[in-house]
Amino acid sequence: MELNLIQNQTRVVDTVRGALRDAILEGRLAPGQKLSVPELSRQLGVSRSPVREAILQLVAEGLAVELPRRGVLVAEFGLQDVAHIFEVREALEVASVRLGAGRATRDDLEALRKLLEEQALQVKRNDLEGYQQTDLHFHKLLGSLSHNPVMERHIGLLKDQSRLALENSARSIAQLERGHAEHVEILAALKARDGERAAEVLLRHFERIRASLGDWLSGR
Amino acid sequence: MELNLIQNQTRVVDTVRGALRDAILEGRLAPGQKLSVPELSRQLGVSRSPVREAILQLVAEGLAVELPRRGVLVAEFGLQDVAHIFEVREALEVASVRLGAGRATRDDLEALRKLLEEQALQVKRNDLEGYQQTDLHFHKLLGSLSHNPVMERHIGLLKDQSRLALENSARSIAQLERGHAEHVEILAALKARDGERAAEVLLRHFERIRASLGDWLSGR
DNA sequence: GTATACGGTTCTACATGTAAAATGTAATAG
DNA sequence: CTATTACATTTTACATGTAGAACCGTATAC
Repeated sequence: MELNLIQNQTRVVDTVRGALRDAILEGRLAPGQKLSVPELSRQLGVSRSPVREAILQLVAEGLAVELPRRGVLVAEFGLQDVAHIFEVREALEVASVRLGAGRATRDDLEALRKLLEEQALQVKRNDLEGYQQTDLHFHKLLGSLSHNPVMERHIGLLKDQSRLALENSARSIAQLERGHAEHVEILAALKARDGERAAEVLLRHFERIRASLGDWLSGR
Repeated sequence: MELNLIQNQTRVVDTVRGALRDAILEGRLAPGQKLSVPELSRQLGVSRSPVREAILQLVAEGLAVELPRRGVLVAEFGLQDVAHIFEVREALEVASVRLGAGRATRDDLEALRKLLEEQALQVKRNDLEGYQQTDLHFHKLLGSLSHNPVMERHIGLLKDQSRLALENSARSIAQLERGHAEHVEILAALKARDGERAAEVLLRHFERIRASLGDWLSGR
């Protein structure tokens, strides 16, 4: 015999990687925070080996960055990074859909139709949480339309990065931009007792946030 | 102080990864061959830890595949895989060039011009070796035109895979196709003393090989 | 105050140890 | 001959050991 295809003992490294990825995407491990091997090893109750391995895999996935001899940090993304990631996503997803048009099976299309049906309901009842879920799923299906595993892999790598990057940049918009230029403008308007202008600045501010976050809700 | 940006002690794992990658791309480690940690560890004269780590990084780069609890093998690519890889490369490189048209600096364009000049000479003197080098460089420059590091990273990941996949498929074309259908046809023609037909079959055969390998030489 | 030097502590990167799984091999049954 | 089992060997995945680098706090010089 040569092939013993089935075997599925779960490995510690996979569990750890999953746990860390979830923690990063849910923000429980903040961007820029150090991923300390000894500490995580203690917290998770496993030895350092699988923790180190899992962390390096997250680096390969682009969710963390390695500083040789200085440790690994949770990736920090700025607005520029979001733009870059989305340029690549756009290129890949557009290509995937274009190829997929000629390759999609009856089942592929049916799955998409069903998903949109569900999404329509969620829009009606303002179910933001659920909407994001189905939206994620929808994009995942679009990516698999091409029936090209290489395409799916690259799109998949960018998906998690997008999530993280958008949360980061949302924060950086909310904190940096609001914290500076616009706060100053609002204060100036208030000082001048110009309520109309202050309101206008605040509106513009929210519009910018919405413009950036809009992608998070609709584009992914 | 907070940032001590410069520090460059070379790590064993980087050396090992480089050595293994070169060995794979040069065919010294054949597709499907097992990357045995203890054996490579002995051969390279380092302990098992950095070897294991380097191997896992090659998996992340797509140059090797992992079979949990059974080891890691040098990636094997078929014609289908080549097609998939090139679909993604096309999507990314086209997008990169499109974006790059609006972003390329004077220096970017000058570098491309100079490279093409060099390449023209190589074509004239039939310098295949050199041509492949400059061609690789040319595509690399095209990828960097977008000034998008995410784009460059994904294109870079696909570049090595392409090289490996094309060598594999070249072999599979040469061996499988020639080994079967066409060999049979040629033999049949020879048996019939039909030299003209045998020659024609052989020509078609080479044309197919050239069509596939053409990408390797021109498309990269 | 800022900058530099020192010393203890922690961590990274690599080395080594080891239980359990996988693999190879020979003996045996069909 | 092929298939199965039993046993020895090797390997993987995880655990642990450790030298030297990085970090951190304090002290000292400027």
